[in-house]
Amino acid sequence: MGVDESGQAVVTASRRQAILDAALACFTSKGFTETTMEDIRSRSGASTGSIYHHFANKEMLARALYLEGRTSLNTTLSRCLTDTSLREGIQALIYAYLQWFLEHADLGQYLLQASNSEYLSAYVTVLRQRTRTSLPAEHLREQVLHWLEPFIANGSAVRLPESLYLPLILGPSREFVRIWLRTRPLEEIRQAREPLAQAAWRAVAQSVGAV
Amino acid sequence: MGVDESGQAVVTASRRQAILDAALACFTSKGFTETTMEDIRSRSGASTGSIYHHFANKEMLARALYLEGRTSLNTTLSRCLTDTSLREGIQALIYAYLQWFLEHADLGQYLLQASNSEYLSAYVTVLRQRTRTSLPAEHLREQVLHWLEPFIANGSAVRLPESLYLPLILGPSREFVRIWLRTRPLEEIRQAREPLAQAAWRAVAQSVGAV
Amino acid sequence: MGVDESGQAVVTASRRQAILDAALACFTSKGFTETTMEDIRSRSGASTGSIYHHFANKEMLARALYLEGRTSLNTTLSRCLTDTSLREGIQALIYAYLQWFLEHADLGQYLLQASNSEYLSAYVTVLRQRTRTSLPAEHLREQVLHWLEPFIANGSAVRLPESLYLPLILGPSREFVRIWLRTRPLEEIRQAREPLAQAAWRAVAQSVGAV
Amino acid sequence: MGVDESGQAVVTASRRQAILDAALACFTSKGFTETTMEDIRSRSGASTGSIYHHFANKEMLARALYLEGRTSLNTTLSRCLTDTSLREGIQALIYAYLQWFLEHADLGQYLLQASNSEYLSAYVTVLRQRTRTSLPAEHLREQVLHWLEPFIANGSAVRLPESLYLPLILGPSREFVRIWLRTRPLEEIRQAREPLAQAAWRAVAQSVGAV
DNA sequence: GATGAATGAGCATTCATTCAT
DNA sequence: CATGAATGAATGCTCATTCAT
Repeated sequence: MGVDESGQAVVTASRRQAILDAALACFTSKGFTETTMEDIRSRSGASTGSIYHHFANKEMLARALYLEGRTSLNTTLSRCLTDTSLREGIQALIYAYLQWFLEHADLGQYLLQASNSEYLSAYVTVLRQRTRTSLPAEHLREQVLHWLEPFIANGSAVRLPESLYLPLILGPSREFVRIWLRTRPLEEIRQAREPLAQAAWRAVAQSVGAV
Repeated sequence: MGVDESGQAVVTASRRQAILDAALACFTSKGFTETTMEDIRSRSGASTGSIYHHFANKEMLARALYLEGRTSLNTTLSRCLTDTSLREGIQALIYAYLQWFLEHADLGQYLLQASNSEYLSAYVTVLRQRTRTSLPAEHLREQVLHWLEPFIANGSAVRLPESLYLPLILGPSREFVRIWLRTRPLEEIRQAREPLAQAAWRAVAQSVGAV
Repeated sequence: MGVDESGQAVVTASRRQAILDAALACFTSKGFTETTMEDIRSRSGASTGSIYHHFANKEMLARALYLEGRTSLNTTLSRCLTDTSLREGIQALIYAYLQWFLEHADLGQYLLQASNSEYLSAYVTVLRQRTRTSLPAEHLREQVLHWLEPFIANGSAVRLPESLYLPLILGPSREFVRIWLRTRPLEEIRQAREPLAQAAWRAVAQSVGAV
Repeated sequence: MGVDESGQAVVTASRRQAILDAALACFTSKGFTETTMEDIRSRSGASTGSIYHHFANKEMLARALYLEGRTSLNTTLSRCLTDTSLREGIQALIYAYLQWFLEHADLGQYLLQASNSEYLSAYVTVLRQRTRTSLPAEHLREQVLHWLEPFIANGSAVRLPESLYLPLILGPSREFVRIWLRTRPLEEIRQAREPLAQAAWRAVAQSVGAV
């Protein structure tokens, strides 16, 4: 069982990935605490001992998935914060955000759940201090603020308390995604792009004239 | 223990309420699954049997709290959707939203957690079908859409897919509140009111002129 | 509730009886241990406190029913052991036995269950020593043996180890009743009378001639 | 603990068997409901988790024992229903019945208790439908009736309602065993064989001559 | 790497019983 | 006599984790 002609290493690799996949499916559908190792075991086809061979414990499984997700999403978003206009940058950000959730729906759903949970926060805090560069996931806020600075300085973006920028820009998209993930109707996310991008831009853009 | 000079009614009422209060505190700080009945028991001062005398089981406790919270928040918000201008209505909505979370921080935090959880969704679905009027909590979406209709019709609000209005209007505030609840700095919420209200209005208002 | 024009005494009597009836129904359908006081409470319509006002505890309820049943059945059977022939006496005994179960099916089912259970044995032992006359229920064996003595002496009944008479005479009927009680088809018990009576007689009668 | 010189298989087998043995001892002495998993745990030497590793829950333990007992007893009895005379066949049956209880007193006592209980009836019904051949335990009635047929046809056995044969033949033995199991005096069961066998034969034999 | 039996602390829940009103 | 809130010990069962093979 699990033996492949290309050798044992492949088997091992797929076994580890099968466990991660099973864990993601379980965490997404039932939540971290409600998922039992037995759930993961039966879904992945691995044995109890095998799971613990690859991951120290249940929380480490959750962390591996969380890290994978945050890094993926954040890397995607970071690439948008380039040297363009405010409007184009924000539009790119929103489009990328929605697109990422479209392509990583399960992982995305897990992230939204996990970000509210306590069970990862200690870990995240530790990671923050340990390695500023190796965890880009946690610095979206700083990156966005840094990218916005010139626009605020030159008056094309409004100056607000720092804690407001991310909610104003990504809040509606996040809220939309949260609802969308429940049923995931394909068309809807395409229709939402433009309005969400425009609203995000308006939310931080310096209004000019008669608005 | 639990005896009051005003007599039995108070004792009874306070016992049940003490359990609810303890449950809220526990759920908020540890989450539903992580909270044990023993946590609630010791915090409330009630006996195990007494808790089960008042609530069928742990989930019913969570439901009672959820219902209380949703009803309270929604009733508050519903009152804002009156016969005013679009701008004033949305501003009132955002102000009321933030104010409610300021005044019901624990309950609010619980609601935000619970709305992501699976463990209440079946219940909420049941309630939706059973009683459309007695559970205003679930109809905020419809109420807002209904209130917006005339403004969309007369061109002062933009026409968008229905699933976008609530994320656009309340998404930033919700996101802001989610972060704010972690530390709850008093001043911050006051500074956020105006920008959040303005962004909400801009997100749905028909842009006029040069914006 | 429970108030009657003829006064409180009647209410009291019926309340007590309602509890007994409910307990019998519950014990019969679920067994003693599986029956909860809550089962009895809801079925009887009494309050928790009221049940404990009439009966010291759950076991006392079971005892009251057991005593009632054993006394009733045994009194009925005792009346058959009169000054007749062996054959007529045994026939009367079997007929009475079957008739009693026909008329007291629930109580009978409870008795058959209870006689196997440990939870009444200590009580029964105590009663045996305390009051030989007031508990005729427990002396069927002795009564039958005493009634048989003359027949054994005069050779019309076989001499056997004492422990065999009751199984031989009532065993088949008891076994039949045990099965019959599950479905209680009315006709069947009538067809069974004569064969069971005859078998009981043959089992203890001195065989004469070529059998 | 549980380690044996012959290695793992024995350990595994004995662990499961130790649990079954402990459960039998507990069920026999205290009854199913009164027996706690802790009783079984401490008596078997297994851990809580180990018991649940081998048996899904308490009821499954009871079922396993019940099935084991019924199958053993019934297999034993089935072998007696061979091609002999009515008298010899019935005598063999009774002797085998008593002998089986002599050799499996605890299991036998458990069976007599369990056959009255509700908690196994649903299971037995299911088994009846699922597998007619693999559960000989449940077909004693049919097997005996089938074996009797020729004797009824040729007039050496009486024709009676089908529900009467088993009570008439085995009822006295069952009743005797029920009482005997309480104290289990060795001699008594030997003295009872012949009278019980004779009574069983008489109960169904066509009386000839002057009886 | 893989397997699965074994572990045992911990948990939600039950239920007979008490008692103040 | 009646009521029902309150009590808390006891119980069946779960589940993350360990470890011998």
